Amino acid sequence: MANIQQIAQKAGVSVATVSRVLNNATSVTPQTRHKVEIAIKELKYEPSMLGRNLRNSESRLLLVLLPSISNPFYNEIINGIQNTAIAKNYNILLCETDSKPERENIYFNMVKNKLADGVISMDPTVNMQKLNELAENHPVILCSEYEEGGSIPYITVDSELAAYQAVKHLIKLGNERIALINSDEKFLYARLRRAGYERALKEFNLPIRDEWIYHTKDLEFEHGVQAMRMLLQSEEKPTAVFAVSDTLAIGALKAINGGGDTPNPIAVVGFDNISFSSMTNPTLTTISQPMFKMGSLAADMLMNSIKGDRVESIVLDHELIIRESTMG
Amino acid sequence: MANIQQIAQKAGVSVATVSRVLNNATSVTPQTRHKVEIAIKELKYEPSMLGRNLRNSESRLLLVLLPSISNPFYNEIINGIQNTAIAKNYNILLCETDSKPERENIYFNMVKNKLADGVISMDPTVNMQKLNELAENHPVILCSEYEEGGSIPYITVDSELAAYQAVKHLIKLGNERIALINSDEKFLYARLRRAGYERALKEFNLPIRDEWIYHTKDLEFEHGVQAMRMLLQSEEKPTAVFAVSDTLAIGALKAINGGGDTPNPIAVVGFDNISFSSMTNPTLTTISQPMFKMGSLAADMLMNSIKGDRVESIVLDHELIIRESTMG
DNA sequence: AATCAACATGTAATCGATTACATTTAGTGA
DNA sequence: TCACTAAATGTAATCGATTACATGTTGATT
Repeated sequence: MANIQQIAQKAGVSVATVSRVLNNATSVTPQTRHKVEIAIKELKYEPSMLGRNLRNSESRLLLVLLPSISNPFYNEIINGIQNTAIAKNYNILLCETDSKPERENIYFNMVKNKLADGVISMDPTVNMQKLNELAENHPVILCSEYEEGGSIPYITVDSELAAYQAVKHLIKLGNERIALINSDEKFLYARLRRAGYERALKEFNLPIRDEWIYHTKDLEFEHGVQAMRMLLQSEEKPTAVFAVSDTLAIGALKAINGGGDTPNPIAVVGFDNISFSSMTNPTLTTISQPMFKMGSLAADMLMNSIKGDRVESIVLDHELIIRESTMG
Repeated sequence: MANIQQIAQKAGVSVATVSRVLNNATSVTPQTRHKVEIAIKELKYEPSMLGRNLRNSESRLLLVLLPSISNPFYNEIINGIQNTAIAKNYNILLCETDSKPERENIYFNMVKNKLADGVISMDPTVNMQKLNELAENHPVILCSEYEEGGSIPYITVDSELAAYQAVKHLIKLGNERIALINSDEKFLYARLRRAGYERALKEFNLPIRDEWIYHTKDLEFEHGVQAMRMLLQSEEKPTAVFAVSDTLAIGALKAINGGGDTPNPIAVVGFDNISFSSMTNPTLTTISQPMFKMGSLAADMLMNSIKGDRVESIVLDHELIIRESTMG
């Protein structure tokens, strides 16, 4: 692979001139430019990002940290990030941590080592202490999951309010025994959604029973199935369920359908409005987050932060999407 | 951020010695090593990958190209790749091309520019000419989708045979009017799966009718729904459907259920065995590919190729998973 | 023709590491 | 104590770009 020296030699100019042509910066004669361009074509030259980045201390690469791409929730967010980043000549790299700290470290190092200019973390399992350390010297944005009272800018929705509205919807439909399928409450969103759930129940003087609150290990379908099976075995069966993720809700639907006999069907509300949620039978009532917009704004925030601007956190609006799973 | 010079100065040694400590290479006195390590800790030094990579011409980063992470099919493959890569001290970067050539270019350049050591492409929409060009000078492996008679090593399953078996399964169940929901036949896998479909039909003297072959734009659920709606409008309705992807098959199931009246249910077979396929109602009969293994082997092939070894293409075994969607 | 501005181009330092080769130091035996 | 060897450390070139500064060239003005 040719380097800038060889181009300079071939074109009979200095490396500085070649660099000028590449960055179409200051004055270069059309003739000289032409000579250089010819040389570049003939030698199929491609400038080395390593040399360039080393000198410039920038890579125009953004890291996007996520625990696992298997949750479709991230799809649209990523699209939003990518669209906005590309428009400003940045590129993104998706980094799946699989919730493993070692992997996290590797990606953090990429930033410290100038291989990437900043990070958008969507990983609720991220080691917050390390991320905060990183954020002291490098641009970091939190997307969706965030740290209450922390110093890293974030973009998210109001999980407590959304959960409250979801549960209120179930109450308005006449349900009095409402279960919660939650994930691990070490995650902020899980605590907030539980708080919203409890607020709605309290407001209507409905019982909050531990028996009706199930915590799953992660957000895979199977855990939704398991959770629902457990709930169906409680002494007083719940008549409705709020799950903190569509994936869990879909698992719950499966368990309900699979039960065979459905004397009085159980209403289900999910969270995220993943594309699959309109493919289930029944289709799933859920909370929709403006995912594309969230990603897009997160990218803007990060690029502004890289520029050196101060950025403010943002809370976006959500929406309750009513579908068949709460229509009896 | 400190650099190697500052460490050397602080520790009272030369940069060479610091480098030796970092790479725990040739002889360094325990005392000297200690001094350097102290300095590294005090200044919170992290070596720059840029400097290192520029000099070494390696990044220990692997690129994984995929059209979109929204197809869950890729999940397990990526896990396989990642597991194997990490074991050998390589890291992976997921690159979503969204089937857009501009993005592809960016990622190809990362390889040309030594920002990554090689590529695993799972993108059927990739520009093969460009990829072949890249492969002349850089390690490239194709995973799942490949080029017949091409020179780039690949790992895949026998799509033609799998499709043949899927359709044969439908025939054995007594179906005589079998539709195909295919994606664009510019993709090799689409052509192969169609060939398998036709081989099975011919073998049993069943009609191949254009009316029963639908081509979708992409693999989103919605297109499966659309396809099935069209098929249900044909003069002679098919009694069974083979879809070349689970996502399409799930869409088809949705269209069938959504039709309300199901006089004689339509059997459906998908392809890929994504995790959703056991969550649908009915659960989906499908072809299972050994995805984790495929990813793992692909990573091995790529790392061997980087080492300079010749690598051979691999065809893995698949399996027909029979579930409710073909059980009447 | 001399002067000078404006523009084009070249020279060489620089980014942060690695490493071949040179040099110093320590240790051994006579 | 001296010579010699092996181990430890240092010096400086190198990877491939960018860019401040120096130099050269051109043409206009007087």
